[in-house]
Amino acid sequence: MNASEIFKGAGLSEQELDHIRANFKEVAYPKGGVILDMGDTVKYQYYVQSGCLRAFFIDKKGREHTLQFAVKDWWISDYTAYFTGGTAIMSIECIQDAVLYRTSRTSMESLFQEIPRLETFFRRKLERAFASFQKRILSNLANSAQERYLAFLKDYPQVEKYVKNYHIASYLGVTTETLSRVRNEIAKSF
Amino acid sequence: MNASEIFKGAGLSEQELDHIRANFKEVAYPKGGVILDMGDTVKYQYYVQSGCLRAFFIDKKGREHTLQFAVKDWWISDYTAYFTGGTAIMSIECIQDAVLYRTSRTSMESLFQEIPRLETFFRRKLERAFASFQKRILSNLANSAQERYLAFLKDYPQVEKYVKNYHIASYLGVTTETLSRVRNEIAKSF
DNA sequence: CGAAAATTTGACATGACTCAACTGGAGTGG
DNA sequence: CCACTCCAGTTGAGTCATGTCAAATTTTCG
Repeated sequence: MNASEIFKGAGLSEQELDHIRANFKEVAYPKGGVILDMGDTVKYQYYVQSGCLRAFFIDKKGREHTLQFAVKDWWISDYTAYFTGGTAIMSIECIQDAVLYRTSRTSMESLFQEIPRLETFFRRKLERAFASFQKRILSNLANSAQERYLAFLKDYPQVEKYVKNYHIASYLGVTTETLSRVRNEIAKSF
Repeated sequence: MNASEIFKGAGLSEQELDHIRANFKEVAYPKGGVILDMGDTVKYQYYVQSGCLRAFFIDKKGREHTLQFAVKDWWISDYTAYFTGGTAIMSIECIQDAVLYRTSRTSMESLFQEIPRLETFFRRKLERAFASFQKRILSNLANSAQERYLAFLKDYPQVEKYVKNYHIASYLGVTTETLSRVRNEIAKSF
């Protein structure tokens, strides 16, 4: 595991990186593999070294809603459960074969106490993630399905390569049929 | 300003609280007052001592979308701009006369370096806020207008007291007419 | 009280959903 | 190399939830 890559910019010493490294474990999953299932206790969060995953929620009508995708250098978990200690309301699956580095909440909390710069590094990551989720809420409230789809393509070109249209539809909050029609409209307008 | 109340549970000494206190400024705004306007540079975040505020976004069709309400003991800002250093895409206004304690990004960053426990305290706050925004995205994707309204009443009874229905509508992502019909339906079902 | 603001109601329009059928690959195995 | 199947995506027809616009009603507050 290449910790100096993961924590690039955090200003950590080699010794600190070694200590951090000891708290991560490399795990590999095949395409279709399930990292986390609804109802599970959520001990870990995952850094994506390679591959593509998605976190999704299944509602009472059986519809899937994708909360997040993750590709190289992203972090993923059911953070509601991970942070608060509850059980997962989401599942996480691999869309492509994946290599992940996982770490537990308790490991991270001790590391934060020992290495304040690591806590700063993660706080900043969390701030950016928080801001991007706020933007997504506003985008969902303000924009049409077509606008949201175009914004998705623009913001996440690395993700678009790996995922099926029905995954994108469930992220945007529309059905596959609607997304298909949206794509048709866009194609016609050229 | 009562810092021991704001940072209750952070495990800070009196001396630390005094130091923190020096980085906050009490400000009062009347009902209708604008704390922050779209386009402004966002230097501050605000702790709500009393009153009620809302952060909202105006889209290109002129419709308002409420991202967040804030009542006593909540924090508010345009966090996307506050964290990333850009200009505000939102405005924040007082729904009720408000007393706020404001602090700047730069103050907080130095305080975090001086008092790691303060950074831990804010990181945990941010984690909870992050989790609740994730839940809101899922709720918007999975639930009907009526379900979202009922969930709002249940989750934020303190907010509901202060705000107009059209504020709630703009938070839920429906028109005032739709919210009115939803309320009518709910009333009929009793 | 009276004006302005907020909410409700009605009639109609529309974007997105549902369900069902169909199309077009991408494998797989004979 | 073809027939078969599976899966993703598309298309069509009808329905439904919510939006739009206009008007009526109720509430708020100076």
